[in-house]
Amino acid sequence: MRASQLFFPTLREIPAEAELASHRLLLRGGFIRKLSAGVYSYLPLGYKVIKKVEKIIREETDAAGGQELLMPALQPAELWQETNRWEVDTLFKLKDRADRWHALGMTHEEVITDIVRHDVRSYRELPLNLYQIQTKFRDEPRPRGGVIRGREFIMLDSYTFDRNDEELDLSYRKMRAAFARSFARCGIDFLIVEAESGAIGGKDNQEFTVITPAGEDSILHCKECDYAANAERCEVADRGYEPSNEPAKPIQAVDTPGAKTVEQVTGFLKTKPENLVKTLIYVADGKPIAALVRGDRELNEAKFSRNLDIYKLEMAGPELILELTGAEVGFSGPVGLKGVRIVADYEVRSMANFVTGANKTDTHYVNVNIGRDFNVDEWADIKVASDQDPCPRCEGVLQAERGIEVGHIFKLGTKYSEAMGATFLDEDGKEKPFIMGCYGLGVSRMLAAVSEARRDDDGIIWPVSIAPFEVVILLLNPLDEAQAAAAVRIYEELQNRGIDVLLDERDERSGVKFKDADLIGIPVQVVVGRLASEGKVEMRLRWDKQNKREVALNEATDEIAAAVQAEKRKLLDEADKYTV
RNA sequence: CGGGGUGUAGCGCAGCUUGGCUAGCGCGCCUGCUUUGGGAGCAGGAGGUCGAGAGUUCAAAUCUCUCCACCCCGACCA
Repeated sequence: MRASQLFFPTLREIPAEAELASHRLLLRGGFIRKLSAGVYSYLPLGYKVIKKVEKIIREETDAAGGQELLMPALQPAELWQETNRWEVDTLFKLKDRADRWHALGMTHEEVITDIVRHDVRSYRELPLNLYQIQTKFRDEPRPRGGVIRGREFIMLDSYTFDRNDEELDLSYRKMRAAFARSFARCGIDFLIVEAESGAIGGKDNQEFTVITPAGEDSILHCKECDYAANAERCEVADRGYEPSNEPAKPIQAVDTPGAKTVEQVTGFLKTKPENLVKTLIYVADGKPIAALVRGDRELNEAKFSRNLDIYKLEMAGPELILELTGAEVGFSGPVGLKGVRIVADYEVRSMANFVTGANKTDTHYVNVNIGRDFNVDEWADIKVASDQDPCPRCEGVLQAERGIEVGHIFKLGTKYSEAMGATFLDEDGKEKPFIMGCYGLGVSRMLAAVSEARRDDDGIIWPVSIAPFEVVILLLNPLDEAQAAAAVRIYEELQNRGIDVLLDERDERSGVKFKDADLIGIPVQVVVGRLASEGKVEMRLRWDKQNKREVALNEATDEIAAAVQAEKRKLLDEADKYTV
């Protein structure tokens, strides 16, 4: 491709709407343009990257036994009603001319299960892995970061159907390896973390997360044993939380007028949130329950429910809190609390002389102590994990990091097959529901994740595998005949070798060409300038621009091709670390 | 949905507090000449419903009200 013919509107100035570096660079480099909040066009450069990512994930998913198909984005409401997901609030809904409701597909468990329940009857047809790469629609409450979280985005979604849990486990491990290999080939470091399954449901699930401060997910990672989990899921060991040996001071009620939040109370009492115990009143399966966590911690409702076998958990309303505690919201505490089961986070055990609500409006207790002032019915892991918490798998300590979720894989089990009556006839002659798995990879989000992870002050640094071009030739002075001839010669030779090359022969000053090449992040740069008259060109790599090499024109094509191959090889070697 | 912020030329911004003459600046864009190793110089030029609507006023980008869009934080997140 010749740059003079290529539509790549680069911007000199930073668009005001973009906060994240990746978002700014994608806009400035002419990769994407916004249509409305969370809805983006992929311009030629951006779409080239997407197509290269798609090629990689197709190859890897095919290698894992996947077969590509394409399902409709427009789906009848009845299908979603079968699995009780019609009410999911991020589902885009619309009516047709006959007043019938439809959804725009946010994910395709329903459609794929519908196909399979009609057309797969026997265990002999299993295992089955069907996938597609398609545009998804989700009415996100808050789109953000450009293509990081859009309302319309491109995703690979794969679905596996197996006879039993062992077979599902194999399908799952194959897809996990396929995803890991895909991300490695796209040149990014990632962590595989334990996660919550959300509305997709199912049992085991893991996320692929690119660690970067700009990420929207909070991740806890143990450096000792490689345990990694999303904060929404992460467990905390009951270790190091010994009862305090600090002498107990006399409990005392103090007036805290109007102080309801932790900040207000601790500010008023001139103490710190670490010195307060929050008492959160819930209704668990119809019974009141109090959850105690340290003032600067958050309750993790998912863990709370799971670890206490709660099926339905709801926060208590103001009336119920008044009835149970005798006080307004904000003044609940464990001391003297009757008829409410008290569950405390492990961490609370090591606290002494702390602050709690006094179950009396505008009053708190100070110097509260466990055992003397109240008793805990049960200790449990119920807080949102945070930095420096004890690792649940080893003796290590968890570290907090931020990450962008680029893939999420689930063992669904029979959640959808049972709800939709999707069964097969097994070897033993019995009708059984399919054991399903599903695997999602955010294709358009990869633009953001890779450019966030691989960049410098000048622009993006694409890996050669998904760069919009593998090589850019900077023809500095197109009017100089020796330069022009040399550039065109290398351009044509590289094209003949199947290398994706951009020839920048625009009538622009050299500075413009250098800036643009850096901004759009082509990995191999070939500078054709004054040295052309001596039969030489200059070669350098985007991430190591100072390190230029002069190459004889006759050898240039070989050298450049070798550099491209070497970079590709590195990425494949990285991918080969992952196996089933 | 709660909190904060922003809407003025393709992009980045000033002007608004204290209403007033033809709405400015930089970049980009068009034409010509010169220039060509890190976002060129000179000269000329095009480009605006000041987010929308209503109101106050002799007069509104500027004051008031309503609405809309977008961004950030939170909630949420398949």
